[in-house]
Amino acid sequence: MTTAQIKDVLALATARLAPAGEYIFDEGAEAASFHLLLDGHIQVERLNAEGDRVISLHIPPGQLFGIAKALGRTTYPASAVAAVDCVVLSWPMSQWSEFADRYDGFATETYSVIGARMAEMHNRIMELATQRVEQRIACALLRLSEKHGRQVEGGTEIAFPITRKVLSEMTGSTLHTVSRLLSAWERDEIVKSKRKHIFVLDPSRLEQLAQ
Amino acid sequence: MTTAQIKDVLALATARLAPAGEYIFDEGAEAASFHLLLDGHIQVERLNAEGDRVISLHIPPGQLFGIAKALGRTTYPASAVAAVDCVVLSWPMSQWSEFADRYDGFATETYSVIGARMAEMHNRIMELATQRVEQRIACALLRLSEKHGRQVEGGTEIAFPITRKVLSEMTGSTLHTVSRLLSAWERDEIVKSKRKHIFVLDPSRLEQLAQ
DNA sequence: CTCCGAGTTTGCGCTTCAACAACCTTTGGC
DNA sequence: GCCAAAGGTTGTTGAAGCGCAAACTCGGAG
Repeated sequence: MTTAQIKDVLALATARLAPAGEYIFDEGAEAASFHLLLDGHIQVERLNAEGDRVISLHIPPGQLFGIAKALGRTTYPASAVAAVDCVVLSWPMSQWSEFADRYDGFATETYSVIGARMAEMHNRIMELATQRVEQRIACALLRLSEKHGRQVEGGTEIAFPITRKVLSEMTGSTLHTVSRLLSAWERDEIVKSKRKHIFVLDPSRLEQLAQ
Repeated sequence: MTTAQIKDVLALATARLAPAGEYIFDEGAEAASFHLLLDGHIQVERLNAEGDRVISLHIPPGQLFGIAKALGRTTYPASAVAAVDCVVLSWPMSQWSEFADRYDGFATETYSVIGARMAEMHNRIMELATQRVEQRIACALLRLSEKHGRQVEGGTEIAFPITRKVLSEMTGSTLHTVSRLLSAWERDEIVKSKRKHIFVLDPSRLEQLAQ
C-alpha cells in the first residue's frame, strides 16, 4: 500500500480507546465492523452452554480482528475483550470488499493471518486432546511469552495482566491447579509471578515440561 | 460458474481413485496440489510429538481440501487419508490464484468453507476444554450423523466405516472408554453398532447426554 | 474350512485433577 | 488507615477415565 492509500483508509476509520475489560464486540452479535488493534491486547473468548468461559486466542497490536466477513459470516463467532487499555481502529463491514479489491495485498495478508490462527487452533486441539494439564499450561506460557512477551532482565514478561483464572480458561483447567503449578515452578525458578503478572525465567525447562 | 467454465476447469484436473487407507497428502509436505473430493470420505489428521494421532475433521464429498495456498501456507498443516475408497480431483497449486481470479464466487465459496471449518475447530476446542469424555463422544456422534449421516430404517448410519479407535482419536479419549460407552448406549437403545459401523437411533437422548 | 489378525469387550488398579473449603494477600476506594 | 473485593494459596477428597491385561468375535485370505 502506498502512503496515499494509507491516508485514504485512515480517513474512513473510527478510532477509539477501549478501557481494560470493555467488550469490543459480543459473540453472536451482527458483525457490523472489522477492527485493527493499534495498541494493547485483545482477548477472544466464548462461553459454553453452562457459562464456562473459554479463551481461544490473544490478539497482539498490529493485527486485524473481527473479520467475520472474510469468512462468509454475518455474526461474530466469539467475543473480544480488551485485556488492557486498547486503541482500536474500526471500519464498517460494508467497506471490507472495497478494501480487499482496492488494496493489493490486503486480502492475501488477511488470509495469512487466518491461516496462522487456524494453525494455532489446530495446535490447541492437539494439546487438549493428548496432553495433561501440566503440559498444556507450560505450552500456554511458552506461547504467551513468545507472542506477547517483553524482555526484562532475567527473563520474559507476559505483556498484559493475566490471572490464574484466565490461564485456566486458556488451558481447560481450574485456577486452583494453575496456582499450584505456578507455585511449584516458582520454587524451581522456572517462572516468577506477581499478582496478574507472570515472568518466564527458564523457557528451556518449560519446554521440557511441555514435552 | 457457467457450464463452459466448468469444462475448462475439469480439463485441467487429474482424477484418481484413492483406495481406503491411502494418504492423499502428508502433514508438513510441500503443498503441491489442491483437491476436490468427488466421492468417499476423507479424514484429516495430525500426529503429535509422541506419535498420538488426533483427527481434526472429516471431509464430505463435494468439498475442496488441501487448500493451504488460500491461507498463505506452502506446506500442508495436516495429513489427509481416505476413510473409504475415494474419487479425488486434483489441480496443481499454481492454478489456485488463476481459479480465484477467473471464476467469480470461487474465492468467496472457499472462504466460507474455511469459516465453517474454523467454527467447527472452535467448537472442538470448547468441547475439549469444558466437557467430559462422555459428552464429547456424544457430540462427536451427533456431528458425524448430521454431517456424514445416511438415513436407514430406524435411525441414521454414519456413512463411512469408523472404529472405536478413530472415535477416541476424534475426542481425545481411548478406545476402551469409547467401547464401554457405546455398549452402555446400545443397552439403552440410543445407538447400535456393528464392527466399524455405527447407527444413531435416538439423537434427542444423545443431545441430552451432550448437554 | 480353518486360521489369523484386526477390532472389540470387560475387569481392575492407579493417576490425575476437579470440586469443595478455608484462609491469606494485595490493591484501590473512600 | 480501613475496608471490601479481587486475586491467590493450600489441604483434602472423590471420581473420571487412562493404562494394562486378558479374552472374545468377526471377517477375510488362503
